[in-house]
Amino acid sequence: MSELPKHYDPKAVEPRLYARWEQAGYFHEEPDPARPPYIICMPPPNVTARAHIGHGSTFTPMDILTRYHRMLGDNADWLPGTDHAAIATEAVLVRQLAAEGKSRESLGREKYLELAWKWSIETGGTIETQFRALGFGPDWQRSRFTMDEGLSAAVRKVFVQLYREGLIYRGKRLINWDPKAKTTISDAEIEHEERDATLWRIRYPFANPSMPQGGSIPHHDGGIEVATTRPETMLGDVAIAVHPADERYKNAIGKTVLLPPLLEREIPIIADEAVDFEFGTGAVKVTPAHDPTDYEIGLRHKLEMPSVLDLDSRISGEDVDVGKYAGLDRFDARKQIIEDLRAGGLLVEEQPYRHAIALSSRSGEVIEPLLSLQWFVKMKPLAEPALAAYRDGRVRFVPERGGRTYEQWLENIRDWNISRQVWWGHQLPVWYTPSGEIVVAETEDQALRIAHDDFGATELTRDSDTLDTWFSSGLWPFSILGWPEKTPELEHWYPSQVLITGGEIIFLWVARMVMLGLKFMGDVPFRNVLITPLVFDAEGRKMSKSLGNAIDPMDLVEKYGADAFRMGMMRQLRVDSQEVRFQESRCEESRNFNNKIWNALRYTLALPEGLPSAMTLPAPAALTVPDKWILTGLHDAVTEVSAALDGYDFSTAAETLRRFIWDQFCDWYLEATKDPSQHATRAAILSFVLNNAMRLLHPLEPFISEEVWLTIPHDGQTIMTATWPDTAEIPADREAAATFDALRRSVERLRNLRAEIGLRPTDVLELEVPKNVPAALASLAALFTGGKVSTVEASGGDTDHGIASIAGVAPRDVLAERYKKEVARLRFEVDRGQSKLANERFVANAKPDVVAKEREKLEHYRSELARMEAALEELGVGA
RNA sequence: GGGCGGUUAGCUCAGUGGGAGAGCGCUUCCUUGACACGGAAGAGGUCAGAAGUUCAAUCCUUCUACCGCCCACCA
Repeated sequence: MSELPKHYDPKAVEPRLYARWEQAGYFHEEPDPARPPYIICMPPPNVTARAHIGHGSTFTPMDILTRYHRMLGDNADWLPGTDHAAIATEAVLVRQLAAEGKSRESLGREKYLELAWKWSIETGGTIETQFRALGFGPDWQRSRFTMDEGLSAAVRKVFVQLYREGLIYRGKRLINWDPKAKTTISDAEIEHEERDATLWRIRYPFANPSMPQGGSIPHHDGGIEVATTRPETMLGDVAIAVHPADERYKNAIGKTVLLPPLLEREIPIIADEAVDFEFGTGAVKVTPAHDPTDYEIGLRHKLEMPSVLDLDSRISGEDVDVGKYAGLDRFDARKQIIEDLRAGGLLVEEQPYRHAIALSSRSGEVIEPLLSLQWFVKMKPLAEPALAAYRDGRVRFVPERGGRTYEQWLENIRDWNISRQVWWGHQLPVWYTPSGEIVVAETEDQALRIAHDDFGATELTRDSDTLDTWFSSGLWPFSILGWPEKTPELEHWYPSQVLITGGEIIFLWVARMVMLGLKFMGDVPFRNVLITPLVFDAEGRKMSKSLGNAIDPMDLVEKYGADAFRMGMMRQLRVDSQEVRFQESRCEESRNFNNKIWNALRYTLALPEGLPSAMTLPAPAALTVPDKWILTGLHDAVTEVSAALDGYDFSTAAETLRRFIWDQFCDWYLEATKDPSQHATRAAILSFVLNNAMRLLHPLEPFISEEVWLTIPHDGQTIMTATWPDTAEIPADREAAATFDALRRSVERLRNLRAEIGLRPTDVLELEVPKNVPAALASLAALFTGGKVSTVEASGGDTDHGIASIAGVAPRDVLAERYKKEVARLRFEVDRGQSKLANERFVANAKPDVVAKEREKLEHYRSELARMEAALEELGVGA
């Protein structure tokens, strides 16, 4: 018999096949204008990252689509790479250095960058190794790194051009300071989280207590009260604002108050529409340098904007006198100020308060809004074309709601702060002359020339800041194709067909790629954006290390194999969903599925007649009813799987394959081939169907499909470059298929009956088969039910139930019980149908085919009922 | 505060304007010429609640409840 083991062993297959594929260069493509281009740009994982469950949900679809399109004959390539992940990498490095008692400053920039490069290269291999184990087959020869020379050149070129066009500028703006990562971050990198806090109500005494007249001011008691959650910033207050329409404060506008707790500064009361007079006291303290709303108010009223917090989050007296608080940490200062306010009788009230605070998505630290001189990209001019591209359908989101998120963000876009204070990254191509003029150039030589020509300067200092990581990843779709060089790759493959990513980076990445692609390539970087669901655990919780519920995909590969992990994941990945509650049992089930396939192969290989040497179908006249049935099923499976993949509906593709291979092919067809009536054609049909099924399966389960395909008759060296199954080459015979389906229903009924009447396995069921049923079908019915066949006169046309009926063996009372139940059910159905058809409004209004179907059903139930009643009669029992 | 999803079998989820489905789990039986990572049979659901539209609603509309996601400058 077969030498194949009883159980499929992915460990023995997967690494061997992957190595072969890679060595043979099957993942690599050259641009070929003769074939339709199809590329997918891999979202570059952080160079230091490890594979996580999210890669399973977003990267598997990329691999599937690339493999699918390659088989369709497209010039398909999946372009990989890694991202230098500036802040994340720097955080790790700085921590490591600190553990050794060092710092990046003590090392110096040059040595530090050497270290960063070394570390990136060392750890960078991990995720690529893991991707291989997952069966991902990108074109490794084309792998790029966001810090490599070509991509760095692209970054510099883009920066310089945007600067020259006035789209990049330097300015003092309110920015988001991450005190832990010690860098600014963009608005898109902020997360809001509800937290418990305290709301303090503080009285600001009037500078001249006799001034307010009219007594309409609430809580006045010699001053105006404001509510705040951040008393430490009050040292930087420059005004009190009220709503212009707020009657209570009408008389106070224009007056001044003394700024607590020092009471040495006089600040005005102003009117601004940003104030919500429903909240708190309706009066708000204005600290332009440390709050986004206040900053806007400050701009509108041309207020001073003194900073009172430095980059270490300590109170700073650089801009304004902060008295004894100078140098205190922000939270110590808060405590001290509250204490002093209380002592001075200026603290009116203190209450618990829950509100959303801004956190850094990089470090989790509370964001400190600060006024700082930074570099920005002017977004409006870039956003307009990106919006237009979405609105006229040049870029399409799947599911569509992702597009509304994109649109909403672009409509309300604000300038993008791109300078970072980390060292690991693309250093700004910006230099300053000794007298402070700005020189922007792609290289230092150019900068020097410009400095000399324009400013007569010979010495330059380079800006020490680096660019936001997302600046370089924003260029990814064209920089990896060689831009700014005019490469054949760029020419042929840009733009890509689809971008696949999670919804959390629509702003950070997707929108920016569209903007920059339109700007520098004149076309969108991708036609479709597929937003994949977030993966949660089975209880719906986010997977996280701290919760201990994170599933490592590599563990699942170890347990079930990469194919089973992919299949298990894809079965759950519904295209319209926004989350997946990941169930490991799906992987186990897929492992079982693979074993099923494996054993179908073992069965096929063990056929005594052997397999044909080439994959060919028998002559149409030779095909049996089961042959035609399984070929029809295969025909439909090809249609359905193709449609599902075209629509990014991976779960339907997976489900269709499972049903076809397991429920149809293994459970029915393969069983049928054990009957002598099927022997003549079975070897050819089994090989043919397996061959096609493996090709359909290959994008989802690359390994087992290849292993099986190579073992049976096939054309070519690898399934990877085999052609996608073609329905034109798979004959469908609906009539034969219907006959077999009728046989199946009959068999199921008989089996059910057998179980119900409690037949033992040794008991042989006697089947009565109408004479007009082909002998082959009669013997199949016997095979499937373990029965013995005798023929009777044809009962008249109802093939559905005329194929076989039970005889003799059942105890009379058991059979009667069973028949009675069935009669009752059928009567219910007949009544239901009759009353429905008796309803004139139904017959008049319902669609004709619905009515016709209803009539058919009624007819069917009536004849069934008659049969059952006759059967009961025969037993001598009345219904 | 705004926007968007979800609520169907014990669990995770498909699905359709006209006879409620899958996988897992559960029960019973079965080592029948591939597979016990298997085969056969079966139990289990007022399709969240209410109202409406319709000849007909699990499906369409409105409202309610609960869960979740995204956005947002009520200090």
